[in-house]
Amino acid sequence: MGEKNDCLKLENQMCFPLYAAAREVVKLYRPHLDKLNLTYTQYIAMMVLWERGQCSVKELGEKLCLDSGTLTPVVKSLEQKGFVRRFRSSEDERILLVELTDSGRSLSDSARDIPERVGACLNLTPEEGAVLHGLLYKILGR
Amino acid sequence: MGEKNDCLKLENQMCFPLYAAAREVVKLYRPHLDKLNLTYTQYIAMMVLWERGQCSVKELGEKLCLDSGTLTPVVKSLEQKGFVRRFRSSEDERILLVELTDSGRSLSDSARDIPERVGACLNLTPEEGAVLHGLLYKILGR
DNA sequence: CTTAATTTAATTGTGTTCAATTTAATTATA
DNA sequence: TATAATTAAATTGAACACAATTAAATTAAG
Repeated sequence: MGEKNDCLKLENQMCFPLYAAAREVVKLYRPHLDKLNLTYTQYIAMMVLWERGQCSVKELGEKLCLDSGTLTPVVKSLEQKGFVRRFRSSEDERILLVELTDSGRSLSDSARDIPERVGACLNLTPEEGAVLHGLLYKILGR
Repeated sequence: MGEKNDCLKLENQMCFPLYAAAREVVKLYRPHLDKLNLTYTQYIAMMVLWERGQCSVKELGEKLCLDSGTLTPVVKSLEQKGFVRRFRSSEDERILLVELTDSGRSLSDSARDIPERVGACLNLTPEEGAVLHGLLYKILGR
């Protein structure tokens, strides 16, 4: 039979379901984020800021596993929308600090119920969710 | 305490580790795929073709959870590289069929060891891999 | 102190990803 | 049969994602 190529079948790979499921879950967020005038990437950047209030682009990149090529336009767009301020650190002018505005901070009120709403569409039990969460963080080495 | 916002912490979300891990795993493929002159998206399209030999853009999209906006340039690029031929079905001119060339078919020889090499970098036991695989397919509803 | 190395963002170019629209072909309906 | 509805790809425009390069600021080394 052709089982010499079974290793190349889509359903036997890890990459395919991982990548497809990730895009699927991001799509579940979209209608909720539209109401906040945020894209998904802007949303996860805001989550870091809701937790910290302020951080540098470098720290944002470390938290989100994204580089400045991605983050520079994301942060500029958040500034355009009035959710953050951008300014250079006075101690080290290389560092760009990103800080929540009042508008950006209060946006978390409208975001608070999104994870639960999305989670309910996921068809995973809480136990399955916890297992998946753990395995993903193991892949991320965190 | 601030636990009213715990639900908005990055590490308590499903979306973040899922999306980040997916990109991380795609990055693991890149050096191997560079040798085949394939991007990741081109690679998963080729996997469908290695299995079927020929299929329509629509079928490719259903298998990969991608639409024609993504696949049209991917398939054109594969044609440029000489790995596939594109032609309209004679029975239904709406349908674009994509077919492996000899060059595209023989590329699978060089691809066969990639999944194992990438898997070895993943730091998951076979059991963990199987569990993850099952949970991801559950999210995908397949 | 001066030069070299490093660090931080920004920029550039390629390749997705997706929503929305368009075009052409086919099928269903009046 | 004409017309309407549907289907399959392609196109368009916006937003990532990332490698590679650049520019400016800081730090380290001679």
